[in-house]
Amino acid sequence: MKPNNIRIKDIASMAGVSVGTVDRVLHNRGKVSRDAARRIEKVLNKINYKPNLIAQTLGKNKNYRIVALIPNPALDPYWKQSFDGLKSGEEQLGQFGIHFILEYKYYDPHKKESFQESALKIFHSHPDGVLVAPLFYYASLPFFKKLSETKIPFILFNTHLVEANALSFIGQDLFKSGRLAGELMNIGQQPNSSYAIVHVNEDLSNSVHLVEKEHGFRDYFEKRGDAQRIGTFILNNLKSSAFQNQLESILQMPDLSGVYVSTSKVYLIAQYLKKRNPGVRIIGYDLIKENVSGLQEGHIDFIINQNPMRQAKLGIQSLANYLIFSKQIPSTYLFPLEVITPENVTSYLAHPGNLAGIVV
Amino acid sequence: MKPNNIRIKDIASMAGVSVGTVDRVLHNRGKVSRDAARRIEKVLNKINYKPNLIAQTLGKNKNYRIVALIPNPALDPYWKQSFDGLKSGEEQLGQFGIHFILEYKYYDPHKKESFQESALKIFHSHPDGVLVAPLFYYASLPFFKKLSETKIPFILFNTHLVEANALSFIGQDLFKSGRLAGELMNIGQQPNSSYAIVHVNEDLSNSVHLVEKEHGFRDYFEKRGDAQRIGTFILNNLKSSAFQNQLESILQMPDLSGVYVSTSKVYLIAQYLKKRNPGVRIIGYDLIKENVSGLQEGHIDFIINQNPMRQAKLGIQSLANYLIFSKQIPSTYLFPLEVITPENVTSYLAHPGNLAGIVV
DNA sequence: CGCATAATTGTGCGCGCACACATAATAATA
DNA sequence: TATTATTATGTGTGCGCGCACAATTATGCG
Repeated sequence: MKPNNIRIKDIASMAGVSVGTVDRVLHNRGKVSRDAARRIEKVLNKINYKPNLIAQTLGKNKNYRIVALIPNPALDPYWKQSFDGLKSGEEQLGQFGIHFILEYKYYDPHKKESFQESALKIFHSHPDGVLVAPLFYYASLPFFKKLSETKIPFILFNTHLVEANALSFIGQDLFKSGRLAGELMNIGQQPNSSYAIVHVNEDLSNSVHLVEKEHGFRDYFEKRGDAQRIGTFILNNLKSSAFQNQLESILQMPDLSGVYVSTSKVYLIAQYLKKRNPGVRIIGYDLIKENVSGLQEGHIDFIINQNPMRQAKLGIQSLANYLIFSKQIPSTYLFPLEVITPENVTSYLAHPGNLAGIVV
Repeated sequence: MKPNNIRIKDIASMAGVSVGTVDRVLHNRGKVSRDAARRIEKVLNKINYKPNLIAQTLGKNKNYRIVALIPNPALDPYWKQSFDGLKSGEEQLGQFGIHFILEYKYYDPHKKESFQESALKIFHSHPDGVLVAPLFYYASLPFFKKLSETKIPFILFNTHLVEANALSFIGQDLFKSGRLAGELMNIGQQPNSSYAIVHVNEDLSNSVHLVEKEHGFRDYFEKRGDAQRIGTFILNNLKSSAFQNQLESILQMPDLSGVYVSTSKVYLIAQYLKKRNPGVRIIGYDLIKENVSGLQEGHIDFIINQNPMRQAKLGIQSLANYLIFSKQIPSTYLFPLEVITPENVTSYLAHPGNLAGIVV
């Protein structure tokens, strides 16, 4: 009838001790005789006790200070979504009476110095936990080393730095993401097609994550043994007159049948390319407003959604699970590679990433 | 610093009354003087009080008896996933100390009498809430009418019966699902292609949901003005020798370039069709084990995932929100139309539909 | 054996809320 | 005005847990 309303009190009476003693065993705070410990263990093995999470939090009125470090959301709608996810998670925890005080720190995604500067400040403020979306590789490792040494728990999202040794990584497998793009690009195409990989406004040497996508994309075609030609382009100076020339040089590729843009910046070039050559299939990332329009107006064929909002929200939830409920959390949490097309895009908009546990 | 730790106690002191009076106003139980009520309202308008959900549940040790009515999970892996979702939701609530006692009732998806019989039993047992995946239309309306009259709250998932007037519907827009299938079918195909819609082992007159998918699929091509030919096939008697003949008759369609199967039963015919004609694109539904293999082995090109597990879980969560937290819940909750391909299928398996709020 | 000290065990309080119940203030009636 | 009704308001308790502290029992040592 009632599956798990076995309380500490019940365990205590079963073992013939008081609740205090059971409590001491559960949290192994010591100060328990071998005899009592043994009796309690025996009961525990039999009944699979699960503490009432609700009651567990009630008493704690400790304030946890968490700092989130992400690229400035004002500079990029993608990071705005991450920010919204953090906000939403914070709010949800508040509803549960969990005093998670989130502080936000931003950095310029093109300046590693700005990352390092913010990181240092965060470290010196001794937070209870840290949430980071790291874009730089070597520039950020010292920060994570410091956090590890000070035993400040931190979770990474969006970009995986294996060496960082984080509590958890939340994001996608970017190599597979590239392969998926390859597959979507290949559907129903002629065997002699050629494709362009485009990185918009990025310094590749700093952006491991984009390189991984590119490898995945190329891997897909290599493994199939087809002999498609694939070219890589790096676009910069978006405002300059040279920008259009760069686009034209892409279109110059013989038998060009598709363009794969490695970030959410796909909207910047989709319309132009599609107008100049309607047969070119365009694939990019993320459901930011501009790309939604791109899909609906036919400039973009596929979007692979990274769901930054839910990534961020899960990040803060995980931190709460770890700090407050002392739950074990998975070392990596890989999100599904969501394929968005003109026909299913609205179904993703109606359903924001913020579903949730009990509340919503 | 601390955003919402305004407690009832605080409101009371602000309004110069006792907590009891505030409580009476919050739950409008009456027995409050106009004067006190006015003062309290004034405070409430100013401070945006949000009750601590944790504390709210703690005291309640009422047991809610919920009955779920779904097709027999032993007969179909799809419904097994729904069942698992219910289980998972039940467990999660248990963790929070919420005494949701879930009872399961099953019916044979091909016999409306079995649905009606179970439904009647449920009604007479006077549960506190009901969760239903209704496959039949007219056969089930009387049940929902009765529930409405007795004010027993019920939530539908999987199939939408608008007239049922449920508390909430959780599922997908099936017409759009059909359109999405059309789009996936159409990518990179020749203009003179023809397609087959296949309903496996279903009585169409009883299955509104499949008809909707078919309409959506046809609508996609009609709206584009292309002149593809589309044929509808209904397959029965899976075990008979006639079955193969039925498949052959599909393959006879001139210029056949794709087969759209309206349910998870796609795995039953994918391999045969693909072997006989590798150029035929196969699209079906749901990530059951057989279809995952189908994708990975190349017999199936696309799966549209309905995520029955998460639908079911959200169903029971919603019921809890409504009954326990007296939250308003949306009248329809439409799930995204997830596109699964051979390349992204593993990313969906690694990430079971059971993410969650705080815990898990 | 008596007393100090350590080791173990038990008890009490508070977290924020809902609800039952006790008390106080007001109105109605004799 | 005294005495009930009636209405309004305040107080107390428990939900399950964690933690501080009190009480008890065992051990050491002169």
